[in-house]
Amino acid sequence: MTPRLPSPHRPRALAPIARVRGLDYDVLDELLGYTLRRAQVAMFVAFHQATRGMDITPPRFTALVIVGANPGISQTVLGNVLGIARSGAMLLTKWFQARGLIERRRRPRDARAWGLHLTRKGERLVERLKTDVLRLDLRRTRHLSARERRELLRLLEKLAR
Amino acid sequence: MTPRLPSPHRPRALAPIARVRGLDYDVLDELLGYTLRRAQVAMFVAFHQATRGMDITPPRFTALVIVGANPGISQTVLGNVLGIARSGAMLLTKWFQARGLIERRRRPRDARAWGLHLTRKGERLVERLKTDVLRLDLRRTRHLSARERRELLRLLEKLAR
DNA sequence: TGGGGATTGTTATAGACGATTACAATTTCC
DNA sequence: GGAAATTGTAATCGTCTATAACAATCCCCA
Repeated sequence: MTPRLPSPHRPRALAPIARVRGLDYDVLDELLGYTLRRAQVAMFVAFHQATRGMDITPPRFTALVIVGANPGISQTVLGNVLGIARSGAMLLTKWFQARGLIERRRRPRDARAWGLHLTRKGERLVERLKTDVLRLDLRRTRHLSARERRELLRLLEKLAR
Repeated sequence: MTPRLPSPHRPRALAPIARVRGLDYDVLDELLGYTLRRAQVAMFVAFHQATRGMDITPPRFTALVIVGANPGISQTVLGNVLGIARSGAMLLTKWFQARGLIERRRRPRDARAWGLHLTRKGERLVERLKTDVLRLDLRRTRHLSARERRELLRLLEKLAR
């Protein structure tokens, strides 16, 4: 294997989108879209640090938590929670199954749908992930007071409705 | 051209991610990530309605606004504002140029970088987009009071920093 | 002042992700 | 009982972004 030459360019760091000083952002500061995007990227960076090396993305984390809290859930409902099509939920489920984190069981009431369940290994992982992600989430928002944090969640929820 | 058969399945509607009733969301309600995502999807839906048929995505909108407010900006800086790599900013710029919305001018000070400028057509488009997007943005957040909206922007900005 | 290192734009390539379409098995509802 | 809807699955496509490599140009300092 030939050793790869070091890149002459610094790789783009996985970092929040910085505000460029001296730049005119015009109407973007009045709109929620751009700020929302920046906040999301910032949270993603924190998330990535919390799950480093575990190959867990936000949708994967969400899926594990949802299946853990709702054993027997179907792929279609999982897709709804994630906001993706059934085919995507299927791929996601297959990914977990291949890693022994989720198992599919036939349901007596409806032979079309699978019932999704965490394996023992999946349970252990999701427990660890929950504490890690919560810790980083809080750390990322440490500049917000408890009341501000609650208020932010409330307003976002109102917006998403 | 053979007419396409109607799909037996309803296409997934471009709609906000609904909360599934009776489902346990566990720790997701305490974390900012999932709610942030849902809010962003909701805003994207509004954005899509505002720009229907114009083939404008959020990053494209941001790019047009930024170039309009900062004539002569380079592709690299534009990429930083959008949080994408230089190669992506280049593709984006090329897309606009092909449609006669942005033009690149050589800069006397630095012959490496282009200076980006809106064309007359680009200026007209961005003016129209700004009013349309602002209107939909306000309409999407009509359940928030003016103070709540300001507070949300402030908190998001604090988070993204 | 000359040259090495950094920056900018560009191209090519690859990977991640999700949508769409189509199909089979099954269930639901007149 | 049979049409219509639902569920999972597979194949395919398009979009977006990163990475890597290269040429042209600029910067800086030895």
